[in-house]
Amino acid sequence: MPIPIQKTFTYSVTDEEYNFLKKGMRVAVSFGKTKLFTGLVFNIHQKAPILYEAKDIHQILDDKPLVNEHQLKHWQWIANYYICALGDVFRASLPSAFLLESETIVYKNEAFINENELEDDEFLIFEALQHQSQLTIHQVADILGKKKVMPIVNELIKKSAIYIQEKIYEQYKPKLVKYVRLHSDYTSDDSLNSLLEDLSRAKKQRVAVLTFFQLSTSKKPIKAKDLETTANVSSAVLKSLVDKNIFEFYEIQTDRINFKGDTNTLKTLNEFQEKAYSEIKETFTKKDVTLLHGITSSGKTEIYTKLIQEVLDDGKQVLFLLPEIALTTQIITRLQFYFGEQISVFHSKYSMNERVEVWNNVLENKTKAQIILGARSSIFLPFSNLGLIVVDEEHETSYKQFEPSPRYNARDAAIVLSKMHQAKILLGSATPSLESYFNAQQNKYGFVVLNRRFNNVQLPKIELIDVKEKHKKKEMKGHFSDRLLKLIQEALDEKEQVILFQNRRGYSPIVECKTCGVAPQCPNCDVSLTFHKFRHELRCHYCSYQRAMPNSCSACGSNTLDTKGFGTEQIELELKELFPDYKIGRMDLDTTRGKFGYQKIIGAFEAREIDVLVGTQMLSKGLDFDNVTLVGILNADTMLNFPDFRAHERAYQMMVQVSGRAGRNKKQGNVAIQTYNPYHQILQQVSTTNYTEMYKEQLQERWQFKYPPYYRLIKITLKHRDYNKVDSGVNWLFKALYASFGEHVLGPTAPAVSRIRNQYIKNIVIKIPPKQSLANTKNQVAKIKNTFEAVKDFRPIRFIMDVDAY
DNA sequence: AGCACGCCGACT
DNA sequence: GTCGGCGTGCTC
Ligand SMILES: [Zn+2]
Ligand SMILES: [Zn+2]
Repeated sequence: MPIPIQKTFTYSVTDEEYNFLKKGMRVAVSFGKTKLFTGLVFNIHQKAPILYEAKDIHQILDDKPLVNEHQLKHWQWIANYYICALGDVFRASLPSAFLLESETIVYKNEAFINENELEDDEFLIFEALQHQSQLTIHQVADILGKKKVMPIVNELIKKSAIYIQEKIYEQYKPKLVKYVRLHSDYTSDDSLNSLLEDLSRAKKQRVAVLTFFQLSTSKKPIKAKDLETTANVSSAVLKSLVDKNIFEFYEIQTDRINFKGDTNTLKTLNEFQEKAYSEIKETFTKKDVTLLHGITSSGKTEIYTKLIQEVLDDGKQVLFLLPEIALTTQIITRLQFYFGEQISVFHSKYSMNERVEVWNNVLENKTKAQIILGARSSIFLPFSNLGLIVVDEEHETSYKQFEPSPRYNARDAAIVLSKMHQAKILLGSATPSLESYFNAQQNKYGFVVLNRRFNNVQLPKIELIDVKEKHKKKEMKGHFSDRLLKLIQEALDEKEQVILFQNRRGYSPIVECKTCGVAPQCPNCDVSLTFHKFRHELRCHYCSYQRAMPNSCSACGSNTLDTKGFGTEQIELELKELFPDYKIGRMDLDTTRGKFGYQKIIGAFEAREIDVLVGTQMLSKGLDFDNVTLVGILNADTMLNFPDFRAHERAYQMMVQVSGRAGRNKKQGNVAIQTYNPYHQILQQVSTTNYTEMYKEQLQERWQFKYPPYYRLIKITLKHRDYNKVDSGVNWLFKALYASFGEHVLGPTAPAVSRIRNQYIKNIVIKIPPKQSLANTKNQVAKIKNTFEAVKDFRPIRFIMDVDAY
């Protein structure tokens, strides 16, 4: 069942159903008192339960399995590894349209006449049913303006005034395209001639018929829409031709997303790519997982495409994973250029219907689903025959899902998936995660390096600018040092483009009182509200709270409320003053609103309509701009001082990735990093792009402070509306865990946002030493969890476990 | 998770 | 007195 319960549920089936059903088919079953749910057949057996009587199933929903055995195995691994219910994985895997749920519908009993038997509320419902043939329970609640309506509904049923039924609605709507063909009466030539004569007076209709014949020469089915536009007639004209039995309409089910265009042969690899390629092939003979460490702009994608082509030629499917934000039109187009319609994209932005179609195409192993280019959740698609998985930007933290359960890491789950298919998996990155690099060094993974940029473009020159010094010498203008301004001017003089990065942290647009410094807070969460300029209101990021922008400060009453814009907005303003003759663009949550907002800015920048683009990290993912020669990082320090054991690793990755945007063409690019701390080891390592040094140093620290990749982490989060409850709960839990794991338990701590949606939050982290068994540790934690939940006071506290919580 | 059931405080 | 809030237990 698609619910967070550990057990499976047993239903009884008839002989006929028994013979028909297969694992992985969906069945509608009654679950609980009334509800119909979508369950998935997990096992078919003949051991009738003794302690209870199994219910019959309601209906079989599929005629062949929707989920295959590889997936069922994979789900079990995820549920077991990430400590969640199989139902959680089930729910996360399937597009929601596949998970039908019933709704209770109320109907009037036509034979009922004793209206005067009814109480006021009962009569209200009965009367509503005179006007509307059916009501949902929700509608009933609305009519009565009450929350508890079931007693009243039940009373009405007892009096035989109404009856109820559980209805399931199909959510997936196939897209049907209307086509036109000639009615069967008119297939002979004679009839056709007389037809045109008949239409001599109906001019438009005649045109429509003639156009139809013209279009028919291509022997392809003719869409009604196409006929209308080509013949320049309205749909009414076609309709009347159908009414006259001259044409007839028919419908064909079509996919919502289809590729149209040509494909091209693969580019030949340069000698360095070729070398890396053959090394990967070589490692694949010994290892199933290989890490490709290829510097930015080294042409990793071409290597991937060559590997993909080979797997396709072998008749196998390919999964190409990318972080959500890197799944841009640019990369999609680039792959479609080679593989055309063999690629399907899978995205969280896809509609439910689109996802269903991709799912079905993968399930049926259709031509158009040979390569799946997808984000995190595409690991759940029903692959039957995977030959290769590519995980690009392997280091990206967005591969980890945090909320809701299952809290899986798609890269790691993909490695397991590849094992199940006996497929190969390639992890690629210019800045590998420490854990993957470590695995490669330990010889667990194959390892291939590509350290030459494509077209032999040099790595950019990276310069650290000491902002403290600049301030002292009064060489700062707002956020800019004179040196950075000079570099910008030089680039602009050469008609080149510039990207400037501003870290997002601490720069969301909030409102603050100038008199007392108080910022309006969310009433449900422990955060300041953010200001949304376009609607002039205040909103909370964590819950859906919103309110109009107040006129005066709620704390001191003065009307000195000041709106602080995005950090990027401030930078943009400064730039407009400093470079009035150039076009300045800005990319942040504010300007990328709307469906095409993002694409519009990127498009304008690509078309060189924008000279300087200011943005957050979102700019650095999955985009190539060939005219950018300067990249500036305005404040490197915020990243370095972040309290997280991975802060330094991430800062390195982010800065190197961002630097990679500079000088993708012939000319060597420049990167300028402004910092208060130019001697920070990470900045030094960034400035020389010295990954190995960063790796060694960070690894040393991880060992010293007992962090991954040496130690594993399990994070436990407790949530409850009552602060004291969480607090005493978390202290109890800490003591219990400490008794088992001693100093390897950290906490308890409150997260940066310690209350969300009126739920107080506390964390505890358990570190698992290299030699300690993960399975045993999980069992011990599970035991402690059981004891915890046996305490009456703690039972209502939400207990969340997150394995590899980083 | 969702839902029914039952207990308890707070309003007409 | 009713209504809604919330803890409790259960789902084949
Ligand atoms: Zn909030
Ligand atoms: Zn104030």
